[in-house]
Amino acid sequence: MSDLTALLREKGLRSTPHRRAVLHALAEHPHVTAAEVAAEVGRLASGPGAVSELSRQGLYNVLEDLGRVGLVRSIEPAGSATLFELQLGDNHHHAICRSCGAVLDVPCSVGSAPCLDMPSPAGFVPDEAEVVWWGTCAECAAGS
Amino acid sequence: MSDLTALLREKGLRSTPHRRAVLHALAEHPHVTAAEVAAEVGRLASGPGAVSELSRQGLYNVLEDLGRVGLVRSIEPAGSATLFELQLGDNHHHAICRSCGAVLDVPCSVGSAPCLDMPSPAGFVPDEAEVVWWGTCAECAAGS
DNA sequence: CCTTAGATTTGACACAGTCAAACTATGATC
DNA sequence: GATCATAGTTTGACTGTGTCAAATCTAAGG
Repeated sequence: MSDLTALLREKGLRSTPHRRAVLHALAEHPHVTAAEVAAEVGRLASGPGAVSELSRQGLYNVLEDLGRVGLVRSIEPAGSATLFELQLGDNHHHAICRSCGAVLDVPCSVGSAPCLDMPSPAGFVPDEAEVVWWGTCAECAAGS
Repeated sequence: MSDLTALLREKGLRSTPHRRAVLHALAEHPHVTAAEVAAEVGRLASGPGAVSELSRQGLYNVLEDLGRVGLVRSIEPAGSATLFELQLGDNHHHAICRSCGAVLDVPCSVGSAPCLDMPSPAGFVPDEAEVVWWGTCAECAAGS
């Protein structure tokens, strides 16, 4: 039984070729759109893994299932489609380049959510603080 | 010349009934979608202000123009359409209720962007730190 | 008043995601 | 190993949100 199969069953999900392919694709390409995951799964279809293509609905179901059990996380940066990445147990934020769209992980120094104290408004109970830094990545800063 | 007219011309934009109506609508209803702005502008059409309805494209143009000159700000919370609000010169963040979707303003204690220091990744130059607190608002916490 | 750059409308279109219902495969049980 | 119920997947239509391009209209300076 492969590692991925064990991981899935541990979370109460059946191990299917498509789920394993999606996890594999996200391990190699973090911060990708659903369409890009589909393309990657499609490429795996040609390889030795022998995965048939996954329908659009099937892809969204897989991503939602994996998200529900905590294996996958999604972010929705302004101006782009939802991006998916593996949830590796750490709490991290993101930095996004306004020029090329690159998404970088930024480790959270605090560790557990909500990592940022919230001033006012009284009565609101935060369970997560989501932080996105917008700016220019090293490559784009050098190239300009 | 009304205040809104003065404000628009100060920013280099012509003062049109639709632009004034959009500013007026956002002043009364912060954090609304484009569709809600359109509905509100439509309501003003019946009142004494005598504004004709605004086409969808026209609305997006107005919102973009107002955004470009700094009168309007938009946020795109995960799971909802773009929300618009007046840009009042302050730097604030948002708290969003997972239960009812309410959006609350959270004043930024630092004031000027980027208000949050960024640990690593070296080379990335941030110009803005966007923070969203997710949780439960006072009403929903009380009602549960 | 006239003019014209700037503002708005119109209608077609694209993308990202959702819904419902039919169909298929996993893996527990015999 | 074969059977079967349930979990997973496909199909196809559909919706919401936003964009493009080209024609038309209007605010406001001269």
